[in-house]
Amino acid sequence: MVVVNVDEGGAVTERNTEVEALPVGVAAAWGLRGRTGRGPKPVMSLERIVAAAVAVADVDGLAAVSMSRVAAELGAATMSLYRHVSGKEELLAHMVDAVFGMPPTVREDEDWRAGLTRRAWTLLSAWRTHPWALDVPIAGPPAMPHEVTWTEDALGTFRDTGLTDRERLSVLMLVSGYVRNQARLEAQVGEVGTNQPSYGALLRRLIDERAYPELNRLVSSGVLDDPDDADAEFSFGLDRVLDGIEALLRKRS
Amino acid sequence: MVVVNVDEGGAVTERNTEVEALPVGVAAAWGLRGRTGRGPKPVMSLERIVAAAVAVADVDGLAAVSMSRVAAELGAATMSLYRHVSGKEELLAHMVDAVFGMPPTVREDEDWRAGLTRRAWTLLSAWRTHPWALDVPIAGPPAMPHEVTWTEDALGTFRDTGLTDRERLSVLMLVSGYVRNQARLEAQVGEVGTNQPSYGALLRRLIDERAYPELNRLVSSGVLDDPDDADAEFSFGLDRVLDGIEALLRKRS
DNA sequence: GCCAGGAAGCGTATGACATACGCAGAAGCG
DNA sequence: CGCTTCTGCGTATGTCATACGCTTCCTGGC
Repeated sequence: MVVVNVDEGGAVTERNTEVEALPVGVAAAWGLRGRTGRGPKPVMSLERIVAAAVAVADVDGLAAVSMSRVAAELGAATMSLYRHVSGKEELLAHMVDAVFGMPPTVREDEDWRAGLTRRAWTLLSAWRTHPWALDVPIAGPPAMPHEVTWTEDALGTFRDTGLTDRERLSVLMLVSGYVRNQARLEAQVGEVGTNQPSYGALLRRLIDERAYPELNRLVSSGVLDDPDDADAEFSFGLDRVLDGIEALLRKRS
Repeated sequence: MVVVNVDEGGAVTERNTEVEALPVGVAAAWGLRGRTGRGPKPVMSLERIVAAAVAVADVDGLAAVSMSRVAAELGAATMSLYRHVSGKEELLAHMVDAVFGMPPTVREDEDWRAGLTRRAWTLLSAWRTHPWALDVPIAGPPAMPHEVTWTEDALGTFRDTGLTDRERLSVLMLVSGYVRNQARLEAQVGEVGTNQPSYGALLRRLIDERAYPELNRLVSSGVLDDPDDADAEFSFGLDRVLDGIEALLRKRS
């Protein structure tokens, strides 16, 4: 969490100001901070910096995203980035919001379940494409523009369901959290060792039948060995979540 | 993901070996790597290092956990840590497993729903006590001893439910993922700016009524202003998840 | 039109960090 | 007892984020 201001040197820095306190990157993302018009025309821009950083992360992972690496990708000097972004933390916040982009268009012919399902799949696709986003440290509540727009649109799918405002938001958080968690599990399993064909093979080396009878059975059944159909897994869990929401809606009508 | 081995100098290093490939920290955690008995009696130990690191993280957050900081807390030299841990990534893996510890004891008088509920609350408590654990980068599939034991015990709660092995695991991942996500949301909201009394106040500054009617209504209702009863929030979502699972069980019986 | 002020790019420098390498001494084994 | 193994740690290196300040470009205001 930083306070956003521009100092005497012109670089974007962090300072304690009564009126400007926002989570890192939020002011810039909402256009509350821009250039005055004076000075040389920038060759650089926040958008270009973010795009370069996302490209690095997509190829080499989050750990490869250093200010100097991003600058090198842009053919610029490291310190020039600081004219457009206050620091690495802000850059990361922009990167995450960038990869999720705008939500899918709202369709009036869909009921809440179909709407949420479609959104969940779109979200999952973004996580899968950019798994490094899972490792970006917590910076604050959802406040970046795309994030907020996803929430706004999704709240709309519950317009006529009888849920309270708080419940609608809670239900949304449940679904999007489920998507994130599935993406995380996929990323974890994707990190299985080079000499382990599967998660099952890994566990087989660690557990014994006496101490871990349930897992032993699971592992012996081969369930963890076959390359899971990640889509089916996702669907299964999503249906559980949506069934639970449906049970609530039934109570409300 | 590292390969675990001990090099000529005696420090724990990473090397490409056919037979020892395990996710970082797993071999050590399962006692597959220990000392031979030769050499001076160690003053240091993996357990002490991990405990010191957890203490630092609990007070100052994950970013404060540097090898030199942990060593300082132990009154030792930074490089001495490397005799017991291959690197920072391994240290982080041990830290996370340490804070979750052993799962609550299994109770035979509980049905699956009660059992899962109790476990969920215990898990949430650990996340709340150690929110830094949320920011530890993905290292591999769940393979650390405590983690595996939590899974084993929880699988037992579904023993006589008619679910397939794969379904049982999926359902477990759903619940534990829900807990993690709630902890994450709490941590995010806890990062609200110093000049924002609430998440609602933050959003109020960013959105306008025309573009964000749903959120505007939510914010105007004051729902996001009052200090949420986090426990009630958690309960609400957990019940949705468990209701969804219950719907599945009904189909299976 | 002029000029002061603001802004962009970036060179230089600093401190923090993770960890490689190797020395000295402690301890076990044959 | 000699040799091997292991522990603690000093020294060193490269990477990283970012503070500070210089030069040049450009605009807004008079």
